[in-house]
Amino acid sequence: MKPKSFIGMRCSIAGALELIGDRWALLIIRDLSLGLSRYDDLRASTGIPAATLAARLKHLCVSGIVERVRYQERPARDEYRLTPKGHDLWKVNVALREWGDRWDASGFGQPTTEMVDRQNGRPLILALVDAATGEAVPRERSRLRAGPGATDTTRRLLEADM
Amino acid sequence: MKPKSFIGMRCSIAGALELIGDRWALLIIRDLSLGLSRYDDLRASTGIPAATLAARLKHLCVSGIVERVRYQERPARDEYRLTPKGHDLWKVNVALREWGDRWDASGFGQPTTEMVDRQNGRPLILALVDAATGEAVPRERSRLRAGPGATDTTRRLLEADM
DNA sequence: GCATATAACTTCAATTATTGAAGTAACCAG
DNA sequence: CTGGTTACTTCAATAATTGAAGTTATATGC
Repeated sequence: MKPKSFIGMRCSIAGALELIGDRWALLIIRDLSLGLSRYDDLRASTGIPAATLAARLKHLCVSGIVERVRYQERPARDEYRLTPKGHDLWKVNVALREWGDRWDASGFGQPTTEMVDRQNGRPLILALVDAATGEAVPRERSRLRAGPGATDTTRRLLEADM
Repeated sequence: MKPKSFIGMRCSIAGALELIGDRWALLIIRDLSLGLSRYDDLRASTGIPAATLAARLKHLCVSGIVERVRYQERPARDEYRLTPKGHDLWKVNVALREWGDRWDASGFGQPTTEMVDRQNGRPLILALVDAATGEAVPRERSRLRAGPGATDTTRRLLEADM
């Protein structure tokens, strides 16, 4: 039967996962943000089957994460680029990479990439900061609070761990 | 045919996605980190079909993200908890939530939750910081650099955007 | 004693999705 | 006119997901 949709769940994580699509999608997005843009390059880099790649790219276009750009006429050829919405997913990939490196998810033992400061080469990681001031806040000092669109169920769950 | 495995790709993102499993897994992890732990609660909260939930939980246990804990004998009943490895995925979910809220992925218009500082109630977001000092660094000042385990292909790609 | 309830699943057949292999379309180069 | 490039599509086989219903072991109410 048809895979269930998350839509209607009133959850931004569920919505995000729905827009992204599946496990291949974040790899496609990873490659696009690394500078790849052509169908065949994406295929070679990810190893994704041709039919699946075509389907994923279509989905990502509909979701507004990727756009198709004609880069030559005769013969007509299109490439794929991240939209601003797609670029904005970078934190998801950084978080996945950090976690994957920390727990050796690739099984290879050594990280293949690392994020560093352009100016001094020092390693960078994701952390919670005050949205206004940019000051770092340790995770223990953070709390998830019900927002304007919270359901009663969500509200009850969040109150439990105040 | 059998869905392709990412293993062997030498990429921590691919590895992480493989360990996590699929789109349901992050919702399960979201609920576990919110305090749910019982099979039926997870089912009710996510709407995931029973058979699929059982399969996902098994996979997450094998991946070391979730553990099964007996909480009563007679009748024997187990609940599910995040391991430290599982808890450590929090940044992925925070990043997904931020993105989902920013682009209204749920289609609801209003965020259901928000991360705030316990001490002053101010909103928190994920940002890049110096791993050693905790000082925030703007994204434009960051660079992805080849790590010790990088393949030649990766190295070439990264050099292109120096 | 017996029906009902609870919790955590399992089983099943039907339906979709994914896959690898092969093929297509539109051109260009020699 | 043969071969190469790029971006796919088509196909049949296989695998995964689904909703509905059933299972197991026990407790609870009457």
